[in-house]
Order: sequence, then structure tokens, then C-alpha cells
Amino acid sequence: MERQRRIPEATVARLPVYLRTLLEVQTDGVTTISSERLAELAGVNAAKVRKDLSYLGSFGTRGVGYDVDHLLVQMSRELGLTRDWPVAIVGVGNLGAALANYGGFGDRGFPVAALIDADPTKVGTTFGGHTIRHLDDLPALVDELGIAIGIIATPAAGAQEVADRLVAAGVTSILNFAPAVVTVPAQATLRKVDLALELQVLSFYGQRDSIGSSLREELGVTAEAKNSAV
Amino acid sequence: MERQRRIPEATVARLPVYLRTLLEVQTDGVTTISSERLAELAGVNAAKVRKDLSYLGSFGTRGVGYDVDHLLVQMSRELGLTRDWPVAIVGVGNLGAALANYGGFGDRGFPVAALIDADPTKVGTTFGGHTIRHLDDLPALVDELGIAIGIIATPAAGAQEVADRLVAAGVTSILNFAPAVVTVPAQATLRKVDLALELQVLSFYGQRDSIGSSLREELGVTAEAKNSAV
DNA sequence: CCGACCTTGTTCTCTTGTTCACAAAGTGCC
DNA sequence: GGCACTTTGTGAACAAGAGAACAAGGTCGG
Repeated sequence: MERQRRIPEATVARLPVYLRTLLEVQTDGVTTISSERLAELAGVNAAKVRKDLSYLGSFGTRGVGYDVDHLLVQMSRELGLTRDWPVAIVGVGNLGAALANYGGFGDRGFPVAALIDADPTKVGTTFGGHTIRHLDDLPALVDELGIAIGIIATPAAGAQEVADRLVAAGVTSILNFAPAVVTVPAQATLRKVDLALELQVLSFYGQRDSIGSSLREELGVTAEAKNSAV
Repeated sequence: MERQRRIPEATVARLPVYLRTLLEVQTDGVTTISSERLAELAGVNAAKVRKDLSYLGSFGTRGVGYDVDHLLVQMSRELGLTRDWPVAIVGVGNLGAALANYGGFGDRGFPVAALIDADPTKVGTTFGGHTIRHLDDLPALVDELGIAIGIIATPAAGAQEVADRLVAAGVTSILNFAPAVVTVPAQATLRKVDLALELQVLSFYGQRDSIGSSLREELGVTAEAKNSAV
């Protein structure tokens, strides 16, 4: 399959899981790992692991497995994690503030570089080491700080406008937490995290469960289907 | 398709989006909606909308469209949203605290009924109107409060144990925010929200974009693939 | 140097999901 | 009451993804 360059969407979404898993085993001193073992740790099928890794033009060694360090280098490069990507959080309400405080971003190469809000009473105040800037300053901030990713944490009503402004300012990667449908032009990439949606999906399957397991098979609700998001 | 009862996973994940959209148009006084219009508002294909709704045993009216109220009733029932589902948040760190404060859950029928932590210095303190309880109290809390859904907001290291304890206490719906692979028995439903993963996926496509749009077509990175998570 | 053993890379098949296209069904004007 | 028009419901083609299975390739003991 010599270094093929079209990586399927589903594979891209699994690479970060492999990456995290490999980092863990690396700190345990493991230097080589088989697809079987990696699959077990990552919670997926071994054949899938091998197929996914083969897209990286991977060099596993038959009979042995994959070199952990080498795999980490390849994967980091493929995911573009060899550099930091500064993030701007737009909307410093409950959720935005929480995300700003959440250390998990900076640790993983996504430093929070700016907090942005449209509310004049918030602009100028300091939060978690950042002075909140006005949405109108967005283009300047993108230039100054090299913002690569925008996180929308506004109420639903403002989400589309924020997305439009982010794109206009040159930010082409957007993560939307607002419970609203947002569209962006083709050159931009948008992903969403919808907390209420997740709970509602759980509600669907949870309700099904409570009608009794004897019926479940008949209704066709299988364990695989229920857990497919993981 | 007379009232068929196997609803595909992909459809289940879209029902909440339709639901939200319908609630919006309902407040605008709209009583009837076509699949075309609903598709536009929900950001999906019209044929997909019709097929999804047909799984509800839906009664649209040809030549007219769907009755908004009726659709909302059917959909709420199907998703199990005719009652509240009390939620327990396990892990009151940065993220857990944020989720506890986030009003979006209670509003949508998922009241936060308990905050749980394993840290003795946190147990007994009050946060957002809730006294933080110890993880050991979980079974009692499930019985007392009818906890239906558990949210894991602990560090990665503790996630699996919390999941095990939730399942043991009778909670079969789990939403995992911890950056760790968690597995549950088949009778339980697990979904995950992985913030770092989302950013890493954005990084992948963002990096691709920066090599120039002329190459993009050749590399096969299409707008559809990039936006498929939305 | 050879053979037993192990693990990868890849092909093939099956399942799931998406989209098109069109017949069926109902509305409302004339 | 009939006809033109609209929109649904669904069959069928197509695309994407998952997983089983196996040949190819490499290791390591003897």
C-alpha cells in the first residue's frame, strides 16, 4: 500500500486514541507493541489497528510488532502535533470559563491564547490569566497570536455569527460547543461537541433497557450498536 | 414501513438535532414543516430526514409535510424524554465542577442530582447547591435519587474504576469525559466525549489545509469528509 | 543455514449508512 | 369533481467502514 495519502475520516478519529495509548505504554518502558496488544488497550479490533497504521505508511516488523517511538513520531507528524496550535475560546460564560480553566488543552499542545466575548461588561476583565477581549478584536488577535483554532462556547443564538467571524478572520478550524447547527465554507473544518445530544442518546438506550432484557434481542438493540460511539 | 422498531444508531444520534430544531420552529409558531425545510435547518439531506422520521412510524402528510407538535411528541417519547433522568457527576475537579454549574443539563431533562468524588477533602463540602458525596455512597445515592446516568469527569487513571462502580450500583448509562479507554458490560451503554481528540482531529485537517488548496483536491480531503462530524 | 513460529499488510466479504429517484398519496384551486 | 401540484415513503444503487482470513515476510532457536 506504499505510502498512500488518503486517510479515512474514521481512521483520523482513532489516531488520537492510539497516540494516547502509545504515550502511556512508552512511559512504562515498552519499546515494541503488537497490533493485538495495541488494539486491546485502545479498545478496538486488531485488524482495524493494522489497517489504520498502514495508512501512515507504517513500518511494523512482521513477527515482532511496531516500534513504539517510531509510531509516535509518525503519528504526531501526521496529526500535525509537532507544533503548538493556539486556541481562542469565544464566549466566556459557564462553559467557556470552564474550558479556559481546564488544563487538558495546553498540556496537549493546544494552549489557550485568547478569551473572547461580545459582552462589554466582561471585556477587559481578567480570567485565568487572560484579559477578555472583544469579538471585534478577533482579526487582530489572530494575527498577533497566530490563533489556529476557535472554540465556540456561546449561547446557541450567537454561534453562527461567531463561526462566520472566525472564518473571516482566517481561523479555519472550529470546535462548536453551542447547541446549534453551524455551517462553514468548504475550506474550513468544523466539529461539534453536543452534551445534551449525548445525554439524549443515552436516554434512548437507557429507556430501551428498562423494558426488560428478554425483549431487547427482539428489538434489535445490541451491545455493539449501543457502544459504537466509543 | 409500518412501525418498524429497529432504529439505526446513526438515526438515533440525529433525532436530538431534529428535536432541537423542531422546538425552535415551534416557538416561532410554525405548525407544519416539510422534510426539505427541516433538513435545511438541521444541516442534513432531505432524504435522510424522511428516512429517519419513517423509523418513528411517522405520519407526515404527503403534499403538506409533518405536523410539528405531533413530531415532537413522537420523538420525545422515542428518546425517552417524557420524564427526567437524574444525573450523577463523578469527579468534581475542573471539568466536573464546570459541568455541575453548566445549566444546560437540567434545562433539558437531565437534572444534576448528585456530585461525587473520592477525595476526602472534597467530600462534605458544598458546590453549586450540592453536598459532595463519597464514591462509596454511590449505591445508596442511586437508590435514593434514582440516578439513571453517570458522568465520569475524573482523571484518566480513575475512569475505569468509576465506570465499574457505576455499573455495579445499577447505572447503565455512562458518559465518559476522561481521556481513557473505558469498557462496560454489554447491558450498559457508554458514550464518550474526548476534547483533546476533537482538537487533534482539527489539527490534522488544519495542517492539511495549510499546504495549499491546490493540492487539497488531489489529496482527497473533501469538505464532506472534513465536516462529517457535524 | 534451516525450519518453526509469530505478526504484519492486504484482500474479500458483510454490514451499515447515504443519496437518488420515483411512485403513491393527499391537497387545494378552478 | 377533476386536475395540477406538492411532498412523503421507500426501493435501489452507491459509498464507507468493520472484521475475518490468509499469504507474505521477518525473527530466533537450534
